[in-house]
Amino acid sequence: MTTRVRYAPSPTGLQHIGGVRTALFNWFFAKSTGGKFILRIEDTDRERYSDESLQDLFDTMDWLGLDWDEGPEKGGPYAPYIQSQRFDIYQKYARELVEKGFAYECFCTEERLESLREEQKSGKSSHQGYDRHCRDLSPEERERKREEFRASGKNPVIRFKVPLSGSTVMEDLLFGKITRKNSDISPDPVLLKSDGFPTYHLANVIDDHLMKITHILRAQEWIPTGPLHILLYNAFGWEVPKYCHLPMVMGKDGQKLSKRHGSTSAREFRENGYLPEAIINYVTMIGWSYDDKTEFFTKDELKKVFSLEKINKAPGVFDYKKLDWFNGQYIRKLQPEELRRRLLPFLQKAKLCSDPPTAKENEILTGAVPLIRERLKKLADAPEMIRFLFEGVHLNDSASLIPKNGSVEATAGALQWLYRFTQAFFGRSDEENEAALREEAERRGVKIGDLLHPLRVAVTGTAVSPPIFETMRLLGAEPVCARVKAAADLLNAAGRDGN
RNA sequence: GGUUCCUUCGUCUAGUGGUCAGGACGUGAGAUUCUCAUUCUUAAAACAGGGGUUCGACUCCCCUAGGAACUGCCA
Repeated sequence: MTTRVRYAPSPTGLQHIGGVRTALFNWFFAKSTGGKFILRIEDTDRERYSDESLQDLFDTMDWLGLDWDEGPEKGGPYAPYIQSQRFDIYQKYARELVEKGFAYECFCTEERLESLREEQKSGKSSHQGYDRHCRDLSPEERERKREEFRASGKNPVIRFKVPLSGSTVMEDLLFGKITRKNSDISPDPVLLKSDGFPTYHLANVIDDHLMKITHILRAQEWIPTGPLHILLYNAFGWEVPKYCHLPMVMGKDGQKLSKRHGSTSAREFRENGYLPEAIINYVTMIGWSYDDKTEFFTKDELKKVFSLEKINKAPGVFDYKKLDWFNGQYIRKLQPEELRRRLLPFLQKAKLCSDPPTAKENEILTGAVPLIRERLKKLADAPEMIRFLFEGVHLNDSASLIPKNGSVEATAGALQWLYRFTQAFFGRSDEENEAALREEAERRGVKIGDLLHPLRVAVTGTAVSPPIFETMRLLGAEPVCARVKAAADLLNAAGRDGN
Protein backbone atom coordinates (compact mmCIF):
# COMPACT_ATOMS: atom_id res chain seq x y z
CA MET A 1 0.00 0.00 0.00
CA THR A 2 1.47 3.33 -0.94
CA THR A 3 1.42 5.93 1.72
CA ARG A 4 -0.56 9.07 1.11
CA VAL A 5 -0.09 12.09 3.31
CA ARG A 6 -1.18 15.68 3.18
CA TYR A 7 -0.29 19.08 4.47
CA ALA A 8 -3.48 20.98 5.19
CA PRO A 9 -2.83 24.60 6.12
CA SER A 10 -5.38 27.35 6.60
CA PRO A 11 -4.66 30.56 4.74
CA THR A 12 -5.46 32.76 7.70
CA GLY A 13 -2.03 34.24 8.27
CA LEU A 14 1.59 33.89 7.30
CA GLN A 15 3.00 30.39 7.23
CA HIS A 16 4.28 29.61 10.68
CA ILE A 17 7.57 27.82 11.16
CA GLY A 18 5.67 25.12 13.03
CA GLY A 19 3.55 24.62 9.95
CA VAL A 20 6.67 24.44 7.87
CA ARG A 21 7.91 21.65 10.07
CA THR A 22 4.65 19.73 9.68
CA ALA A 23 4.85 20.18 5.90
CA LEU A 24 8.44 18.99 5.87
CA PHE A 25 7.75 15.90 7.95
CA ASN A 26 4.85 14.96 5.72
CA TRP A 27 6.82 15.58 2.57
CA PHE A 28 9.85 13.65 3.75
CA PHE A 29 7.69 10.81 4.97
CA ALA A 30 5.98 10.60 1.59
CA LYS A 31 9.28 10.67 -0.25
CA SER A 32 11.03 8.21 2.02
CA THR A 33 8.23 5.68 1.61
CA GLY A 34 7.68 6.26 -2.07
CA GLY A 35 4.26 7.70 -1.32
CA LYS A 36 2.25 10.72 -2.35
CA PHE A 37 2.18 14.16 -0.80
CA ILE A 38 -0.96 16.21 -1.14
CA LEU A 39 -1.52 19.88 -0.46
CA ARG A 40 -4.97 20.80 0.71
CA ILE A 41 -6.01 24.36 1.46
CA GLU A 42 -8.42 24.44 4.38
CA ASP A 43 -10.06 27.76 3.77
CA THR A 44 -13.41 27.10 5.35
CA ASP A 45 -13.12 30.05 7.70
CA ARG A 46 -14.00 32.87 5.37
CA GLU A 47 -13.83 35.36 8.22
CA ARG A 48 -10.13 34.95 8.64
CA TYR A 49 -9.24 33.99 5.10
CA SER A 50 -6.97 36.27 3.11
CA ASP A 51 -5.51 36.15 -0.39
CA GLU A 52 -2.22 37.33 1.00
CA SER A 53 -2.01 34.28 3.24
CA LEU A 54 -2.72 31.97 0.37
CA GLN A 55 -0.03 33.63 -1.70
CA ASP A 56 2.35 33.38 1.23
CA LEU A 57 1.65 29.65 1.42
CA PHE A 58 2.60 29.19 -2.21
CA ASP A 59 5.66 31.39 -1.80
CA THR A 60 6.77 29.29 1.14
CA MET A 61 6.24 25.96 -0.58
CA ASP A 62 8.12 27.31 -3.54
CA TRP A 63 10.94 28.68 -1.42
CA LEU A 64 11.39 25.36 0.33
CA GLY A 65 11.03 23.45 -2.90
CA LEU A 66 8.08 21.39 -1.69
CA ASP A 67 5.88 20.11 -4.48
CA TRP A 68 2.71 18.06 -4.34
CA ASP A 69 1.72 15.04 -6.32
CA GLU A 70 -1.99 15.49 -6.90
CA GLY A 71 -4.78 17.92 -7.36
CA PRO A 72 -8.43 18.05 -8.33
CA GLU A 73 -7.53 18.10 -12.01
CA LYS A 74 -5.71 15.42 -13.91
CA GLY A 75 -2.17 16.00 -15.06
CA GLY A 76 0.49 18.16 -13.48
CA PRO A 77 1.64 20.62 -12.52
CA TYR A 78 -1.15 20.34 -10.02
CA ALA A 79 -3.26 22.94 -8.40
CA PRO A 80 -3.86 22.02 -4.76
CA TYR A 81 -7.17 20.86 -3.38
CA ILE A 82 -9.13 23.78 -2.03
CA GLN A 83 -11.91 23.12 0.43
CA SER A 84 -14.00 26.14 -0.47
CA GLN A 85 -14.35 24.59 -3.90
CA ARG A 86 -15.70 21.41 -2.38
CA PHE A 87 -18.60 23.08 -0.61
CA ASP A 88 -21.25 20.68 -1.90
CA ILE A 89 -19.38 17.60 -0.80
CA TYR A 90 -19.48 18.61 2.85
CA GLN A 91 -23.15 19.55 2.64
CA LYS A 92 -23.98 16.13 1.33
CA TYR A 93 -22.07 14.25 3.99
CA ALA A 94 -23.41 16.45 6.77
CA ARG A 95 -26.94 15.66 5.64
CA GLU A 96 -26.07 12.00 5.54
CA LEU A 97 -25.00 12.14 9.14
CA VAL A 98 -28.23 13.84 10.17
CA GLU A 99 -30.28 11.25 8.32
CA LYS A 100 -28.40 8.43 9.94
CA GLY A 101 -29.00 9.97 13.33
CA PHE A 102 -25.37 10.83 14.09
CA ALA A 103 -25.92 14.56 13.90
CA TYR A 104 -28.68 17.06 14.40
CA GLU A 105 -29.70 20.56 13.55
CA CYS A 106 -29.18 23.13 16.25
CA PHE A 107 -31.16 26.33 16.37
CA CYS A 108 -29.49 27.96 19.34
CA THR A 109 -28.66 31.59 18.86
CA GLU A 110 -25.28 33.19 19.23
CA GLU A 111 -26.68 35.02 22.27
CA ARG A 112 -27.84 31.89 24.01
CA LEU A 113 -24.47 30.27 23.49
CA GLU A 114 -22.80 33.37 24.79
CA SER A 115 -24.79 33.52 27.99
CA LEU A 116 -24.22 29.82 28.45
CA ARG A 117 -20.51 30.44 28.31
CA GLU A 118 -20.81 33.28 30.78
CA GLU A 119 -22.72 31.12 33.17
CA GLN A 120 -20.10 28.40 32.98
CA LYS A 121 -17.27 30.80 33.44
CA SER A 122 -18.80 32.17 36.60
CA GLY A 123 -18.92 28.64 37.94
CA LYS A 124 -22.70 28.35 38.15
CA SER A 125 -22.69 25.20 36.07
CA SER A 126 -20.40 22.25 36.32
CA HIS A 127 -20.99 21.54 32.66
CA GLN A 128 -18.55 22.68 30.03
CA GLY A 129 -19.44 23.74 26.52
CA TYR A 130 -22.70 23.38 24.71
CA ASP A 131 -25.58 22.04 26.80
CA ARG A 132 -27.01 19.91 23.97
CA HIS A 133 -30.20 21.90 24.09
CA CYS A 134 -31.28 20.96 20.58
CA ARG A 135 -30.16 17.36 20.71
CA ASP A 136 -33.42 16.05 22.02
CA LEU A 137 -35.93 18.46 20.62
CA SER A 138 -39.30 16.88 19.94
CA PRO A 139 -40.11 16.41 16.26
CA GLU A 140 -42.78 19.11 16.50
CA GLU A 141 -40.49 21.55 18.21
CA ARG A 142 -37.76 20.85 15.68
CA GLU A 143 -40.14 21.42 12.77
CA ARG A 144 -41.39 24.65 14.31
CA LYS A 145 -37.85 25.99 14.72
CA ARG A 146 -36.96 24.94 11.25
CA GLU A 147 -39.89 26.92 9.85
CA GLU A 148 -38.96 29.86 11.98
CA PHE A 149 -35.42 29.83 10.63
CA ARG A 150 -36.57 29.39 7.06
CA ALA A 151 -38.89 32.37 7.40
CA SER A 152 -36.13 34.59 8.67
CA GLY A 153 -33.61 33.28 6.16
CA LYS A 154 -31.34 31.73 8.76
CA ASN A 155 -29.70 28.32 8.63
CA PRO A 156 -29.36 26.01 11.59
CA VAL A 157 -25.94 24.59 12.31
CA ILE A 158 -25.40 20.88 12.32
CA ARG A 159 -23.92 19.35 15.42
CA PHE A 160 -22.40 15.95 15.95
CA LYS A 161 -24.04 13.65 18.49
CA VAL A 162 -21.13 12.71 20.69
CA PRO A 163 -22.01 9.48 22.53
CA LEU A 164 -22.93 10.17 26.13
CA SER A 165 -21.10 7.17 27.47
CA GLY A 166 -18.21 4.91 26.57
CA SER A 167 -14.80 5.99 25.45
CA THR A 168 -12.81 6.29 22.28
CA VAL A 169 -9.30 5.09 21.66
CA MET A 170 -6.91 6.67 19.23
CA GLU A 171 -3.88 4.67 18.16
CA ASP A 172 -0.95 6.99 17.61
CA LEU A 173 2.22 5.80 15.94
CA LEU A 174 4.28 7.94 18.28
CA PHE A 175 2.29 8.16 21.48
CA GLY A 176 0.58 4.82 21.45
CA LYS A 177 -2.96 4.39 22.69
CA ILE A 178 -4.70 7.56 23.70
CA THR A 179 -8.04 6.95 25.37
CA ARG A 180 -10.66 9.56 26.01
CA LYS A 181 -14.00 9.19 27.65
CA ASN A 182 -16.73 10.30 25.28
CA SER A 183 -18.17 12.43 28.03
CA ASP A 184 -14.91 14.38 28.04
CA ILE A 185 -15.11 15.15 24.36
CA SER A 186 -16.44 18.58 23.52
CA PRO A 187 -20.24 18.22 23.75
CA ASP A 188 -21.66 18.05 20.27
CA PRO A 189 -19.30 20.18 18.24
CA VAL A 190 -20.56 22.01 15.19
CA LEU A 191 -19.95 20.19 11.93
CA LEU A 192 -21.61 22.54 9.51
CA LYS A 193 -21.72 26.23 10.24
CA SER A 194 -24.67 28.47 9.59
CA ASP A 195 -22.96 29.85 6.50
CA GLY A 196 -23.02 26.34 5.08
CA PHE A 197 -19.28 25.86 5.37
CA PRO A 198 -17.98 22.86 7.26
CA THR A 199 -15.84 23.21 10.37
CA TYR A 200 -12.37 21.78 10.45
CA HIS A 201 -13.54 18.50 11.97
CA LEU A 202 -16.02 17.66 9.25
CA ALA A 203 -14.05 18.83 6.23
CA ASN A 204 -10.85 17.31 7.48
CA VAL A 205 -12.33 13.87 8.06
CA ILE A 206 -14.27 13.80 4.80
CA ASP A 207 -11.31 14.94 2.74
CA ASP A 208 -8.82 12.65 4.37
CA HIS A 209 -11.14 9.79 3.57
CA LEU A 210 -11.95 10.89 0.04
CA MET A 211 -8.30 11.55 -0.70
CA LYS A 212 -7.38 8.17 0.73
CA ILE A 213 -4.94 9.59 3.21
CA THR A 214 -3.15 6.73 4.96
CA HIS A 215 -1.15 8.66 7.57
CA ILE A 216 -2.07 11.85 9.33
CA LEU A 217 1.01 13.68 10.52
CA ARG A 218 -0.09 16.82 12.30
CA ALA A 219 0.86 18.94 15.27
CA GLN A 220 0.40 17.55 18.74
CA GLU A 221 -2.08 20.26 19.59
CA TRP A 222 -4.61 18.17 17.66
CA ILE A 223 -4.42 15.20 19.98
CA PRO A 224 -7.47 16.25 21.99
CA THR A 225 -9.67 16.26 18.88
CA GLY A 226 -8.39 12.92 17.66
CA PRO A 227 -11.08 10.84 19.36
CA LEU A 228 -13.77 13.11 17.95
CA HIS A 229 -12.46 12.50 14.47
CA ILE A 230 -12.45 8.79 15.07
CA LEU A 231 -16.07 8.97 16.14
CA LEU A 232 -16.75 10.73 12.86
CA TYR A 233 -15.00 8.05 10.82
CA ASN A 234 -17.02 5.44 12.67
CA ALA A 235 -20.25 7.28 12.04
CA PHE A 236 -19.52 7.31 8.32
CA GLY A 237 -18.36 3.73 8.48
CA TRP A 238 -14.95 4.67 7.14
CA GLU A 239 -11.57 3.23 7.91
CA VAL A 240 -9.53 5.34 10.30
CA PRO A 241 -6.14 6.47 8.96
CA LYS A 242 -2.99 6.06 11.01
CA TYR A 243 -2.17 8.99 13.23
CA CYS A 244 1.20 10.36 14.11
CA HIS A 245 1.09 13.51 16.15
CA LEU A 246 4.17 15.66 15.98
CA PRO A 247 5.69 17.29 19.06
CA MET A 248 5.19 21.03 19.24
CA VAL A 249 7.74 23.70 18.53
CA MET A 250 8.11 25.93 21.53
CA GLY A 251 9.69 29.25 22.38
CA LYS A 252 12.48 29.78 24.86
CA ASP A 253 9.99 29.91 27.75
CA GLY A 254 8.48 26.56 26.90
CA GLN A 255 5.29 28.01 25.51
CA LYS A 256 4.00 27.63 22.00
CA LEU A 257 6.34 29.50 19.65
CA SER A 258 4.93 32.93 19.01
CA LYS A 259 5.79 36.45 17.94
CA ARG A 260 7.26 37.46 21.24
CA HIS A 261 9.99 34.85 20.88
CA GLY A 262 11.20 36.27 17.57
CA SER A 263 10.52 35.55 13.94
CA THR A 264 7.94 32.85 13.47
CA SER A 265 6.86 33.09 9.86
CA ALA A 266 8.61 31.53 6.92
CA ARG A 267 8.45 34.88 5.20
CA GLU A 268 10.43 36.61 7.92
CA PHE A 269 13.16 34.01 7.70
CA ARG A 270 13.16 34.36 3.95
CA GLU A 271 13.40 38.13 4.13
CA ASN A 272 16.15 38.03 6.72
CA GLY A 273 18.28 35.93 4.45
CA TYR A 274 18.04 32.48 5.90
CA LEU A 275 18.72 29.87 3.26
CA PRO A 276 15.93 27.39 2.64
CA GLU A 277 18.43 24.54 2.96
CA ALA A 278 19.36 25.78 6.44
CA ILE A 279 15.74 26.14 7.50
CA ILE A 280 14.91 22.70 6.15
CA ASN A 281 17.84 21.13 7.92
CA TYR A 282 17.41 22.90 11.23
CA VAL A 283 13.65 22.65 11.44
CA THR A 284 13.59 18.93 10.78
CA MET A 285 16.16 18.45 13.51
CA ILE A 286 13.63 19.74 16.03
CA GLY A 287 12.00 16.56 17.18
CA TRP A 288 13.79 14.29 14.78
CA SER A 289 17.29 12.89 14.67
CA TYR A 290 19.22 10.38 12.65
CA ASP A 291 21.88 9.19 15.05
CA ASP A 292 24.16 10.49 17.75
CA LYS A 293 26.34 12.70 15.55
CA THR A 294 25.04 13.41 12.09
CA GLU A 295 23.14 16.64 11.89
CA PHE A 296 23.82 17.98 8.42
CA PHE A 297 21.34 16.75 5.88
CA THR A 298 20.45 17.93 2.44
CA LYS A 299 16.87 17.73 1.34
CA ASP A 300 17.73 14.80 -0.91
CA GLU A 301 19.30 12.91 1.96
CA LEU A 302 16.30 13.53 4.16
CA LYS A 303 14.06 12.20 1.41
CA LYS A 304 15.78 8.86 1.81
CA VAL A 305 16.61 8.74 5.46
CA PHE A 306 13.61 10.27 7.20
CA SER A 307 11.57 7.94 9.37
CA LEU A 308 8.75 8.21 11.85
CA GLU A 309 10.52 5.97 14.34
CA LYS A 310 13.14 8.61 15.05
CA ILE A 311 10.68 11.31 15.99
CA ASN A 312 10.95 12.50 19.56
CA LYS A 313 7.89 12.75 21.79
CA ALA A 314 8.90 15.78 23.77
CA PRO A 315 8.25 19.27 22.48
CA GLY A 316 11.31 21.12 21.25
CA VAL A 317 12.46 24.66 21.81
CA PHE A 318 13.26 26.66 18.71
CA ASP A 319 16.87 27.80 19.13
CA TYR A 320 17.52 30.90 17.05
CA LYS A 321 21.23 30.77 17.83
CA LYS A 322 21.61 27.30 16.45
CA LEU A 323 19.66 28.26 13.35
CA ASP A 324 22.10 31.13 12.84
CA TRP A 325 24.96 28.71 13.09
CA PHE A 326 23.35 26.35 10.60
CA ASN A 327 22.71 29.23 8.27
CA GLY A 328 26.32 30.39 8.49
CA GLN A 329 27.47 26.89 7.71
CA TYR A 330 25.25 26.69 4.66
CA ILE A 331 26.30 30.12 3.47
CA ARG A 332 29.91 29.00 3.59
CA LYS A 333 29.08 25.87 1.66
CA LEU A 334 27.73 27.87 -1.24
CA GLN A 335 29.93 28.35 -4.28
CA PRO A 336 30.98 32.02 -4.52
CA GLU A 337 29.02 32.56 -7.69
CA GLU A 338 25.93 31.04 -6.13
CA LEU A 339 26.31 33.17 -3.03
CA ARG A 340 26.65 36.24 -5.20
CA ARG A 341 23.44 35.35 -6.98
CA ARG A 342 21.55 34.96 -3.72
CA LEU A 343 22.99 38.10 -2.22
CA LEU A 344 21.94 40.31 -5.10
CA PRO A 345 18.27 40.73 -4.12
CA PHE A 346 19.31 41.85 -0.66
CA LEU A 347 21.64 44.49 -2.07
CA GLN A 348 18.96 45.64 -4.42
CA LYS A 349 16.55 45.95 -1.57
CA ALA A 350 19.12 48.08 0.26
CA LYS A 351 19.42 50.21 -2.88
CA LEU A 352 23.09 49.40 -3.29
CA CYS A 353 22.57 47.62 -6.58
CA SER A 354 20.18 48.39 -9.36
CA ASP A 355 17.89 45.89 -11.03
CA PRO A 356 19.38 44.53 -13.17
CA PRO A 357 22.79 45.26 -11.71
CA THR A 358 25.30 47.23 -13.73
CA ALA A 359 28.55 45.63 -14.82
CA LYS A 360 30.37 47.67 -12.22
CA GLU A 361 28.03 46.59 -9.43
CA ASN A 362 28.42 42.99 -10.46
CA GLU A 363 32.15 43.34 -10.39
CA ILE A 364 32.17 44.85 -6.91
CA LEU A 365 29.80 42.22 -5.62
CA THR A 366 31.81 39.39 -7.08
CA GLY A 367 34.91 40.80 -5.44
CA ALA A 368 33.13 41.28 -2.13
CA VAL A 369 31.73 37.78 -1.81
CA PRO A 370 34.97 36.07 -0.71
CA LEU A 371 35.48 38.88 1.77
CA ILE A 372 32.18 38.47 3.55
CA ARG A 373 31.19 34.86 3.14
CA GLU A 374 32.66 33.71 6.40
CA ARG A 375 31.34 36.75 8.19
CA LEU A 376 27.70 36.29 7.23
CA LYS A 377 25.10 34.81 9.47
CA LYS A 378 22.23 35.91 7.29
CA LEU A 379 22.19 37.22 3.75
CA ALA A 380 20.48 40.36 4.98
CA ASP A 381 23.63 41.21 6.95
CA ALA A 382 25.54 41.76 3.73
CA PRO A 383 24.45 45.26 2.69
CA GLU A 384 25.73 46.94 5.84
CA MET A 385 28.98 45.02 5.63
CA ILE A 386 29.85 46.26 2.20
CA ARG A 387 27.93 49.49 1.85
CA PHE A 388 31.21 51.41 1.71
CA LEU A 389 32.11 49.63 -1.50
CA PHE A 390 29.12 51.13 -3.24
CA GLU A 391 28.82 54.46 -1.50
CA GLY A 392 31.22 57.07 -0.17
CA VAL A 393 32.14 57.24 3.47
CA HIS A 394 31.07 60.20 5.55
CA LEU A 395 32.93 60.47 8.77
CA ASN A 396 31.41 63.05 11.01
CA ASP A 397 33.01 61.90 14.19
CA SER A 398 36.78 62.18 14.08
CA ALA A 399 37.02 60.35 17.41
CA SER A 400 36.13 57.08 15.70
CA LEU A 401 39.51 57.25 13.94
CA ILE A 402 41.46 57.14 17.15
CA PRO A 403 42.45 53.69 18.34
CA LYS A 404 41.98 52.65 21.91
CA ASN A 405 44.44 54.48 24.16
CA GLY A 406 45.49 56.63 21.19
CA SER A 407 45.59 60.41 21.04
CA VAL A 408 44.43 62.96 18.49
CA GLU A 409 47.98 64.04 17.75
CA ALA A 410 49.38 60.57 17.34
CA THR A 411 46.51 59.50 15.14
CA ALA A 412 46.73 62.66 13.05
CA GLY A 413 50.39 61.90 12.53
CA ALA A 414 49.64 58.30 11.70
CA LEU A 415 47.08 59.35 9.16
CA GLN A 416 49.63 61.60 7.45
CA TRP A 417 51.88 58.63 7.12
CA LEU A 418 48.96 56.34 6.11
CA TYR A 419 48.10 58.71 3.31
CA ARG A 420 51.56 58.25 1.85
CA PHE A 421 51.26 54.55 2.55
CA THR A 422 48.07 54.23 0.54
CA GLN A 423 49.64 56.07 -2.35
CA ALA A 424 52.41 53.51 -2.44
CA PHE A 425 50.14 50.60 -1.51
CA PHE A 426 48.84 49.71 -4.94
CA GLY A 427 52.28 49.48 -6.49
CA ARG A 428 53.48 46.92 -3.97
CA SER A 429 52.72 43.39 -2.90
CA ASP A 430 50.84 42.62 0.30
CA GLU A 431 54.05 41.34 1.82
CA GLU A 432 55.81 44.59 1.11
CA ASN A 433 52.91 46.60 2.41
CA GLU A 434 52.76 44.62 5.57
CA ALA A 435 56.49 44.98 6.07
CA ALA A 436 56.18 48.74 5.64
CA LEU A 437 53.38 48.81 8.16
CA ARG A 438 55.30 46.81 10.70
CA GLU A 439 58.34 48.94 10.33
CA GLU A 440 56.35 52.10 10.82
CA ALA A 441 54.51 50.69 13.81
CA GLU A 442 57.81 49.81 15.40
CA ARG A 443 59.23 53.24 14.65
CA ARG A 444 56.24 54.82 16.34
CA GLY A 445 56.32 52.36 19.18
CA VAL A 446 52.74 51.25 18.63
CA LYS A 447 51.06 48.02 17.67
CA ILE A 448 50.33 47.40 14.04
CA GLY A 449 46.66 47.44 14.90
CA ASP A 450 46.94 51.05 16.01
CA LEU A 451 47.88 51.93 12.48
CA LEU A 452 45.33 49.71 10.88
CA HIS A 453 42.46 51.03 12.92
CA PRO A 454 42.46 54.57 11.55
CA LEU A 455 43.10 53.18 8.09
CA ARG A 456 40.14 50.87 8.37
CA VAL A 457 37.83 53.55 9.68
CA ALA A 458 38.98 56.01 7.03
CA VAL A 459 38.41 53.55 4.19
CA THR A 460 35.31 51.69 5.34
CA GLY A 461 33.74 54.07 7.78
CA THR A 462 33.55 51.40 10.45
CA ALA A 463 35.82 49.83 13.02
CA VAL A 464 34.82 46.37 11.87
CA SER A 465 35.35 45.32 8.30
CA PRO A 466 36.68 42.59 6.09
CA PRO A 467 40.49 42.36 5.89
CA ILE A 468 41.63 45.82 4.99
CA PHE A 469 44.22 45.01 2.32
CA GLU A 470 41.82 43.02 0.21
CA THR A 471 39.17 45.61 0.79
CA MET A 472 41.45 48.39 -0.41
CA ARG A 473 42.36 46.51 -3.54
CA LEU A 474 38.73 45.90 -4.28
CA LEU A 475 37.92 49.56 -3.80
CA GLY A 476 40.79 50.82 -5.95
CA ALA A 477 43.53 53.39 -5.51
CA GLU A 478 41.62 56.55 -6.12
CA PRO A 479 38.81 56.23 -3.60
CA VAL A 480 41.12 54.75 -1.02
CA CYS A 481 43.60 57.62 -1.18
CA ALA A 482 40.82 60.16 -1.22
CA ARG A 483 39.18 58.65 1.85
CA VAL A 484 42.43 58.51 3.81
CA LYS A 485 43.15 62.10 2.83
CA ALA A 486 39.71 63.16 3.96
CA ALA A 487 40.18 61.38 7.27
CA ALA A 488 43.57 62.97 7.79
CA ASP A 489 42.09 66.39 7.12
CA LEU A 490 39.20 65.76 9.44
CA LEU A 491 41.47 64.83 12.27
CA ASN A 492 43.74 67.77 11.65
CA ALA A 493 40.79 70.08 11.86
CA ALA A 494 39.75 68.42 15.07
CA GLY A 495 43.24 68.84 16.44
CA ARG A 496 43.26 72.54 15.59
CA ASP A 497 39.94 72.98 17.36
CA GLY A 498 41.86 72.26 20.50
CA ASN A 499 41.04 68.68 21.26
C1' G B 1 -10.95 23.86 36.93
C1' G B 2 -11.40 19.41 33.61
C1' U B 3 -9.07 16.22 29.89
C1' U B 4 -4.78 14.48 27.43
C1' C B 5 0.31 14.47 26.55
C1' C B 6 5.42 15.28 27.92
C1' U B 7 10.20 15.12 31.36
C1' U B 8 18.75 13.11 29.53
C1' C B 9 23.75 19.17 29.95
C1' G B 10 20.88 26.31 29.39
C1' U B 11 18.98 24.42 24.17
C1' C B 12 18.54 20.35 20.14
C1' U B 13 19.56 15.35 20.90
C1' A B 14 22.12 9.83 21.14
C1' G B 15 20.95 6.02 24.41
C1' U B 16 16.47 1.05 24.24
C1' G B 17 18.98 -3.31 31.71
C1' G B 18 25.69 -3.44 32.65
C1' U B 19 28.53 3.27 28.72
C1' C B 20 34.02 7.21 32.13
C1' A B 21 25.95 8.88 29.87
C1' G B 22 28.19 10.43 23.47
C1' G B 23 27.53 14.57 19.81
C1' A B 24 25.95 19.62 18.34
C1' C B 25 24.55 24.92 19.44
C1' G B 26 25.53 28.28 23.14
C1' U B 27 29.03 29.61 27.22
C1' G B 28 34.34 29.89 29.48
C1' A B 29 39.67 29.44 28.40
C1' G B 30 43.50 29.16 24.74
C1' A B 31 45.76 29.16 19.58
C1' U B 32 45.67 31.53 14.61
C1' U B 33 44.72 36.81 13.20
C1' C B 34 45.13 43.90 11.00
C1' U B 35 39.35 44.68 13.45
C1' C B 36 35.20 41.42 13.11
C1' A B 37 34.40 36.73 11.72
C1' U B 38 36.11 31.88 10.25
C1' U B 39 39.02 27.71 11.79
C1' C B 40 41.39 24.65 15.56
C1' U B 41 42.27 22.93 20.76
C1' U B 42 40.16 22.65 25.46
C1' A B 43 36.85 23.09 29.84
C1' A B 44 32.41 23.34 32.58
C1' A B 45 27.54 21.45 31.93
C1' A B 46 22.24 16.48 32.23
C1' C B 47 19.37 11.28 33.39
C1' A B 48 12.99 16.13 37.81
C1' G B 49 12.00 13.61 42.85
C1' G B 50 10.40 9.16 45.50
C1' G B 51 9.17 4.19 45.59
C1' G B 52 9.33 -0.59 43.47
C1' U B 53 10.96 -4.94 39.67
C1' U B 54 16.07 -6.83 39.05
C1' C B 55 22.40 -9.41 40.71
C1' G B 56 22.21 -4.55 38.25
C1' A B 57 18.44 0.68 36.29
C1' C B 58 18.69 6.88 32.33
C1' U B 59 16.47 2.57 30.23
C1' C B 60 10.57 -1.52 32.83
C1' C B 61 6.19 -0.39 36.51
C1' C B 62 3.76 2.97 40.13
C1' C B 63 3.32 7.64 42.67
C1' U B 64 4.59 12.81 43.21
C1' A B 65 6.19 17.30 41.16
C1' G B 66 6.80 20.42 37.09
C1' G B 67 5.66 21.88 32.11
C1' A B 68 2.56 22.03 27.79
C1' A B 69 -1.68 21.57 24.63
C1' C B 70 -6.83 21.44 24.26
C1' U B 71 -11.45 22.98 26.43
C1' G B 72 -15.36 28.18 19.77
C1' C B 73 -20.49 28.39 14.18
C1' C B 74 -10.87 29.17 14.44
C1' A B 75 -8.09 25.86 12.44
